[in-house]
Amino acid sequence: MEKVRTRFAPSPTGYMHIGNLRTALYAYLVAKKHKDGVFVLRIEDTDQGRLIEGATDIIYTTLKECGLKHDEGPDVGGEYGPYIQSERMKQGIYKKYAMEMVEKGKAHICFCSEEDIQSQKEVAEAKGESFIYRDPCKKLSKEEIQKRIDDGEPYVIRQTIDPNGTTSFDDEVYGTITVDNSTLDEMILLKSDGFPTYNFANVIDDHLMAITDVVRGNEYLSSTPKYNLLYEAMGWEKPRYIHCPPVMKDEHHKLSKRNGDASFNDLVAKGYLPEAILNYIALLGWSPSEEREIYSLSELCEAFDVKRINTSGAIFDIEKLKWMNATYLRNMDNDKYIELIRPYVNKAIGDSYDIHKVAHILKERATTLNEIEEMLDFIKELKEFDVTLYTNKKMKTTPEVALNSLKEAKRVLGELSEWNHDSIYNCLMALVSELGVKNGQVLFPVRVALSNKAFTPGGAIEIADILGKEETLNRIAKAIEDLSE
RNA sequence: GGCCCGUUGGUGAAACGGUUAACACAUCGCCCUCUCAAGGCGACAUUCACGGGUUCAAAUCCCGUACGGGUCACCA
Repeated sequence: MEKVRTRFAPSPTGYMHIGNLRTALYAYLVAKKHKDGVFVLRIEDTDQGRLIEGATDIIYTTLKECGLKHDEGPDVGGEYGPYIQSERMKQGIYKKYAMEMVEKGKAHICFCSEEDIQSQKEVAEAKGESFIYRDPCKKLSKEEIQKRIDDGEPYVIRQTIDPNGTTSFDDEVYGTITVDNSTLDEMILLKSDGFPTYNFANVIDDHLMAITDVVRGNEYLSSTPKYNLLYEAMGWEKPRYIHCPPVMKDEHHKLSKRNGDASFNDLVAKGYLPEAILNYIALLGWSPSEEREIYSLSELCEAFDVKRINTSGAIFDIEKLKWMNATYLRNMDNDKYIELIRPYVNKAIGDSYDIHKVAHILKERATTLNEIEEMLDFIKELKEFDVTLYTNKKMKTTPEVALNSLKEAKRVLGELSEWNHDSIYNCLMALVSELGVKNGQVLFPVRVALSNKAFTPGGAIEIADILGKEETLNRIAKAIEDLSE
């Protein structure tokens, strides 16, 4: 069987958004499902006006962070280079093929101005008619064309389509799609600045780079017949098409970088793990055949199947991503987890506390890395006293009960010589049975006294252990004082 | 407007003519429990946009309607 080659072909115009990244992921998976599959990165910078400085670097770093390693690309080379379209243009690749198309009668030189066509279109639309541009330049004689070119008149090269007949193609996801050639408009292949359009460059490069499977968003579904006409004109073999449904922000809108929604970088900045993000978006528009949701990238390669890609758009649900991120965090190897949270912990409380103990109370609870700072804030500095916190119906505690428990706790803890989780536990549980009350009657007030928060990661014993004996006793004393007033 | 595509619970979705319409997130209960989480258990679509048809049998096949999205750029 032929070697599968896919490509991710972004245009460097800004951040990488989630829909884009998912397309990259699917392209990667299609290739890497096969042991010798090749994933290519090609930069489509044919729109010189929209280029954004540094955008290419964002593409490199995003792919790298996600583990979507490309086998060929501008930065890693490969035998089908160059991999940047502006560089390919300098080699005259597109012009050459465009002229070949003209010679074959499948394209023609066009001198029409953009404004002219636009105004004709507006007139047609005002009349409620559908607009298919009928290019008068098709009738120009060779001599006249040559003369106008020699005169320096700007021109484009436009695809020539015979309006008779139909064109159809098989999409791996959407099935067979057939359209009437009369509905196809003759797209520009080469712009007046000499750059190819996406439409043209894409076809040329996919062929030249021996791409076997074209993975892209379904917004290209309706132009694919035109691309196939190009392949046919050149006598090239067509690739398999894998069009993906869109990733939506809500029922009506695609996810977009505008409005600041969900770009990969944003999510990482908000404390989401690249692995979790990737795993989650794999499930937006695709579902595995088994009942499972957590997949590493290599497991995805194995499980992925183009036939199970959906045809309808999927709404991006941050709640589910949160859940997935939390489960990645929880399932993480302890040492790795500690290294991951260390900067966040240090930022919140410095590095003077035992990070293993802190990690322990955090691991089951934090859903994103960014929550850590707020979760730990009480450790560094005791929050403001609030008497209402001591009243808890379920624990059957009141400020009075709490005051008594805290006095007793202060006494027994003060006598503790060894200060660790077990000793604190034994000490307080002994007090509980001595007083003949439920655990919560003692432990709940102590936890509140140590934090002045309604909710904390970890319980009284764990917090006391982290804070150390002196600080624990000081906080309890402070609480007794506050409660006494 | 023409053409193309889509439509299963709040969300992601399974099902490939015959199931009580999976599963996961969210939500809501209960249990566990020193709070919150985590974990355990349970509830949550008499129904698959709607209307016809085919069939002994339809969420699944066909046709139509509605609604939604895409496309019709010298943007990709």
